[in-house]
Amino acid sequence: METSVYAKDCPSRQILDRIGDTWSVLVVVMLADGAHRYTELAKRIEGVSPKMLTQTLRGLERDGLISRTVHPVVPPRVDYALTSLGQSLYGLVEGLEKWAEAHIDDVQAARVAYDSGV
Amino acid sequence: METSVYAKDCPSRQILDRIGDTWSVLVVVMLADGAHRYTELAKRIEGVSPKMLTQTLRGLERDGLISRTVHPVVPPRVDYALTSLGQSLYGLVEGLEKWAEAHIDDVQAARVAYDSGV
DNA sequence: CAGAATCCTATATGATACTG
DNA sequence: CAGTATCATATAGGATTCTG
Repeated sequence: METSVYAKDCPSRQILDRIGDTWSVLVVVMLADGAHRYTELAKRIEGVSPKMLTQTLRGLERDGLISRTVHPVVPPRVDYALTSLGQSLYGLVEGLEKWAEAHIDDVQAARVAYDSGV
Repeated sequence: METSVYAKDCPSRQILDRIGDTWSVLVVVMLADGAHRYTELAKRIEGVSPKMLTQTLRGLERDGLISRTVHPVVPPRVDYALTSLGQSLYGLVEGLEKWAEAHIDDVQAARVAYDSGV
């Protein structure tokens, strides 16, 4: 075990796992511009099932990345928003997007070359 | 589809998927300090099966992130190394590690609070 | 040594229907 | 509206064996 990243429970791995989770990142991006309700998220994040959305929101909430505010009204209204920690994570996601946009052409070209060569 | 990140095939998603992949990141980290042979990787990356290691290496190679050099000797010798694109990606991984180390305490505290509150 | 082939299981995810 | 419960499945991943 030379560097910490090899342990399953190291900090990097835990963050990596969350970043690698499709729905988590999408939710964070969605909430970057302000709070949203459950149904708004469900509608705007295409293809997500209620089950996965709830599971994702719970995970993000547990990690302190988003807040969940229940308004005691009928019908129910629940707002989700990024915490300051979540906003900090969003900064990381933005970095990822920048890298992706800057290098996706290289990756795509490499794939074409690889696929034609094999 | 408001932002590109919602598409399955957008640049960010593709990079995210690779970053989120356990073994890919570990291989990149392993190769950050220089080239390594297949068996070295297999030994030092704990718990990886030949199947997953090969699959991971092929994926990284296809994306132009690592190079694969076969030495025509007996017994076979194959070296893997980061390409310049791969080194660039490693920069991103380092950024992730820094964020993780800086904020893991907050995340952990949030988890404890959440678990005790529920 | 480097990896391919095979078999098998666990987990993640999806679809759907229901409820306070 | 904001979920929960249930069922079904796909597929990622692991263990193992074999070979150029």
